[in-house]
Amino acid sequence: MTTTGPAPQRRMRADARRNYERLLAEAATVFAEHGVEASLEEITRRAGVANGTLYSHFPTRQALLEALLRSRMQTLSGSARELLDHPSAHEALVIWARAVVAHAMVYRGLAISMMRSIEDETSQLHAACQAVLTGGERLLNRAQAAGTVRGDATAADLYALINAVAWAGEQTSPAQAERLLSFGIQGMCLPVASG
Amino acid sequence: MTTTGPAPQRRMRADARRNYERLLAEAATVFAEHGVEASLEEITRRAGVANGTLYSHFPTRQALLEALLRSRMQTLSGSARELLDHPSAHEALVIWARAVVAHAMVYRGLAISMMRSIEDETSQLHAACQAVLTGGERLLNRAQAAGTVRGDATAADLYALINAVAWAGEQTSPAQAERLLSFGIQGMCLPVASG
DNA sequence: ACCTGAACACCGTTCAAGT
DNA sequence: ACCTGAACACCGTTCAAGT
Repeated sequence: MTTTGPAPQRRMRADARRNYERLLAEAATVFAEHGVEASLEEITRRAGVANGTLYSHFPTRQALLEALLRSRMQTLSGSARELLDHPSAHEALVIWARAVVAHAMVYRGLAISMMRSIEDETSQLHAACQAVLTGGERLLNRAQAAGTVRGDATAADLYALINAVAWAGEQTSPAQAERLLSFGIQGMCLPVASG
Repeated sequence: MTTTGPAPQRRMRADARRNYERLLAEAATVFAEHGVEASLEEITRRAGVANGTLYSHFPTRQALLEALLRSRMQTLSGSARELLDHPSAHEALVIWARAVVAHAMVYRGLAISMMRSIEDETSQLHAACQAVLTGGERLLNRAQAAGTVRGDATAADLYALINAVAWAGEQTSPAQAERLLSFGIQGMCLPVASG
């Protein structure tokens, strides 16, 4: 059992804390502009620090990304729990899936990070992604119990679907993502007994 | 109407032709190992030519990729036409979609190239991707006419679905790709009238 | 007509030296 | 305890000089 890793450290030296915050703020801007594969050097330039300073605070690109996404990903896994109380199991699943798709479209290249990090246990994003996957699993199981979703659909399917849809939307348009998501979820559903 | 671009030029000098072929062969190996974003320098190293030689034959990475994929993508659009004669419109669509997914999984990063090239008219891959999309459109329309696929599904939906599925499969497994494809296509279908 | 390889620009990453 | 910036490695791309 490992802890969740580098949170904004309590008790940093004042200059260190300032650099940490500036790097994070500029990273958000630069990732938003150029995607998660953007130049780290540009981030340090905009933050006005030497390149080594970035590495001392964030040893890898994933660590930086994790710090940027932590809060939002916690919200996603939290809202999965809350949505278990939603009157409609099916609607809850759709609402939540849409939110995760929107999350994975915040930065270009994020969907692929989400996908790699769920497979790679050494990734700094792994725990957060795992929490998202587990949140989806609960909503999926509830919809299966309610009889709307096919019993053979798995949490891995849902996670892959969500990220694939976000990836496609990133290449085309949010509207295309929404269409693919609705097709995908529809395909995971049991046929309705008509008549 | 533009022609389809740089085919292996007739009447090249013997040494030029040899370099062209070697570059193509090594590119296939290196892309297979490291994906379509692999180092071009490594390709020239393995081919035993200077870096400038690569650029003289293939001015861009896309041009190299186009030369590598041309034949296979022609086969895909050709087989779409042939499958119009398949007894089952629905089966034909599924068979073809599976083939395109397999194609887009040949090199890591190929699905994203397929997706970008359909949007970018200046891409050397654009024409080939357009032909694939059109092939899919015909199969889709036939399945719609046969009443198995929803009327509001578009060729763009199908193209995005196929590439998103290939992308997900590339990150996880071919089996995952197959599962997502079947969910996606199922979701594009009309509900069966039961009873 | 084609090839070579140096040159330039840009980047990720490490680390010895500073404060 | 943290920061700096030089150093190294690697790569994409261009182009003058060769054959």
